[in-house]
Formats: sequence, C-alpha cells, structure tokens
Amino acid sequence: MDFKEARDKFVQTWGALGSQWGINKTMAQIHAFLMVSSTAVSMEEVMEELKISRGNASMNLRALMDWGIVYKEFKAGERREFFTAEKDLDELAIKIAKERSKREIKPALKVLKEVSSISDNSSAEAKHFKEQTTKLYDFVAKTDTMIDKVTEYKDNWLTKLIVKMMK
Amino acid sequence: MDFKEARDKFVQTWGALGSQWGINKTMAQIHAFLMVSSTAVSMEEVMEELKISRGNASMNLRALMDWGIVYKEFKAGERREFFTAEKDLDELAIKIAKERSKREIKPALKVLKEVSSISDNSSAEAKHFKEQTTKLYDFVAKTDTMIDKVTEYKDNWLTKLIVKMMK
DNA sequence: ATAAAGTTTCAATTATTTTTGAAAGTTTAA
DNA sequence: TTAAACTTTCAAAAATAATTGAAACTTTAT
Repeated sequence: MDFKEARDKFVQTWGALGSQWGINKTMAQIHAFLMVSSTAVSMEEVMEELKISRGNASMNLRALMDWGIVYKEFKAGERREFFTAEKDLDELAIKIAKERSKREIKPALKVLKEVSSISDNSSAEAKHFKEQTTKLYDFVAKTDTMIDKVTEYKDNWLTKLIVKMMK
Repeated sequence: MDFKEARDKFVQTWGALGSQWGINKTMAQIHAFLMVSSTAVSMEEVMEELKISRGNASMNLRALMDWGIVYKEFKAGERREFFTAEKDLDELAIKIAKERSKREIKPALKVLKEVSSISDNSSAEAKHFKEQTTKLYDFVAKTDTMIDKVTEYKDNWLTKLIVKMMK
C-alpha cells in the first residue's frame, strides 16, 4: 500500500466513522484529509482529492470552521484561501466535546428539567415518569459537568483532580 | 403540561438526540418510552403510542435487545411478549460504551494501525501522514482503554473518587 | 470603474436511511 | 393436525439528508 492508497483508505474510514456518529460523511472526510496534510490546502485541492463539488466543499469547510477545528490561512501573494485542521488531538477532542455539549446536551437537559417538573402525581405511571426523568437529568448533568472539568484541565486532568482532592 | 404530554415531549426529544448521535430515531424513541414505563410493555402498545408499524417496532426492539439495553419479559398466562428497558443508568452507559467500542472504535483502530504502517517514506507528505496517523492510533487506543477500565471497574476507588469529586 | 479570481448560497436533484405492510414463519392451545 | 395469535422478514415506498451546480456575491488588481 503506497501513501496515496493509505491516505484514501484513512479518509474513507474516517468518513464512515463520522456518519455513525451523526457527522456528515464529507465533513468528516475533509477533516481527515486536512489532518494528514502537512501543508495548508486550497478549496480547489479538497474538491479534487475528494471528488466533491465546490458548494459541498464550501459548506463543509464553513461547518468545520464553526466547530473550531479547521482554520483559514492566508498565504502571501496568494488570492485563494487555504485551510488547515487542528492537529493537536487533545485540543480537537476538547473542541468537539464542548461543541456537542453546547448544541445537543444542554438543550436536552432543558427538556429533561421541564418534563421532570410536571405536577401530575395522580397515577403510579406519572410518579415513575417523574422519578426516572429526574434521575436521567441528574445523570446527564453530572456527565456534562465531568466533560467541562476534564476539558478545563486538559493535559493532566486526573492528576489535578486528585491533587485538589488531597488538599 | 400533563403526564402524557410530558412523556410525549420526552420521547420526541430523546428521538431527536438519538438521530444526532447516529442512532435511528425510532430506536431511541422506543428506548425512551420503555425507560419511563413502570411496567413491561407489549409490542402492540409500543406501536400505538409511537404510531409506528409492526415491522418497524419489531426490528427496532430486536436492535435494542442486540445492544443489550432492552429485555424481553414473559408474563404468566400471556402469549404475547413484553419488553422492558435497562433502567440503571450506569449500566446503560456502560453497555452503550462497550457496544460502540466493539462496533465502531475497534474496527477504526484496525485501519489506523494498517495505514500508519506503510513503508513509503519517500516524501515529506508520506512521513507526516505516518506520524499523524500513528498519533491518532495512540490517542484513540488510549481513550478506548480508558473506557474499558472505567466500565470494567466501575465501582473501584478511583472511579468513586472522581465521581465524588464531580458532585 | 471593470473584470478577473475567487467564495457563498440555495433550489433542485440525488443518495441514503428509515419505515411500511403484507407474506412467511413460529408457537401454543385445543 | 389445525388454526388462531403472534412475530419476523424484506422488497418497495416514503422520508430525510447530502450534494450539485449555477447564479449571486465579494474581493482585489489594474
């Protein structure tokens, strides 16, 4: 397997993995491609390598920038824009975690709080519902807080936590 | 908001959240519905409450059982099958984590190992590719191992410490 | 001010995923 | 056995999501 085959395989695999996690295939593929590129890459090149349209490239590059994991770069004497991916994996994980928390977990928590606060207490079903959704709220909130803490202390989050614990 | 409205809202929200994480909407909805049901529920009832077809109910209940988070229950003197969801949230999280690791992360690791092992060293691009995919392999493997440990020893001192810390 | 080089937008198309429904299959009771 | 009660399967249809491509827009150089 030569370099280009390997790169293609990596890009395809990353794309498929993205799909399974609710990230569109092209977005994941572009990210994969930029991750393993040693230099900043133009939109033109992304389109060519991934065999996608200009519109698709533009929209997904924008989405990746909104997530904060791809950056625009400007080259002296060049009109075109170039793109690079966040290559520090800890930083990448943190940004993804924070973004998903903001976009998906926080709104879900809001609903959980809302539905667990109904006053209906008339039936056993209703009581069980309140109990279960309250537990779920607590669990999700706890997990979300943990993500916050871990991403805050990124490098040695565990060590810092333990040290803090001992004081 | 009365109980049925609240339940419906919860089911809808959970379904939408599932979609965003690569789990099909109906599967997430059925799971949500079973989670907040205080008694085991027949396929008939699932179909009715969620307004879905028999085939859809059957396939998604099977999928949930394959994930190990929904169980069949038999009632004395009843021909029909009844279903309940795993209600212990720690147990639920562990099962989901293990299943996703097995289905998605492990295969991805295999590919990462493969593509990072190419012998091509001729270009700077190829060298960078090997370096970056090797880092990625290490990172994903590390994360996956951590999930294994946390889920395996869920009640040991370290986890307890961290959990305590998070409160 | 104009044109060239480039980027963005979005309605229409295409691809993918989910859902249906009816036929086939299974299990149990009589 | 037979048939009633129930479940599973899967090809076709429907719903959803991603992608294209061309027009509109923006920026820069002359």
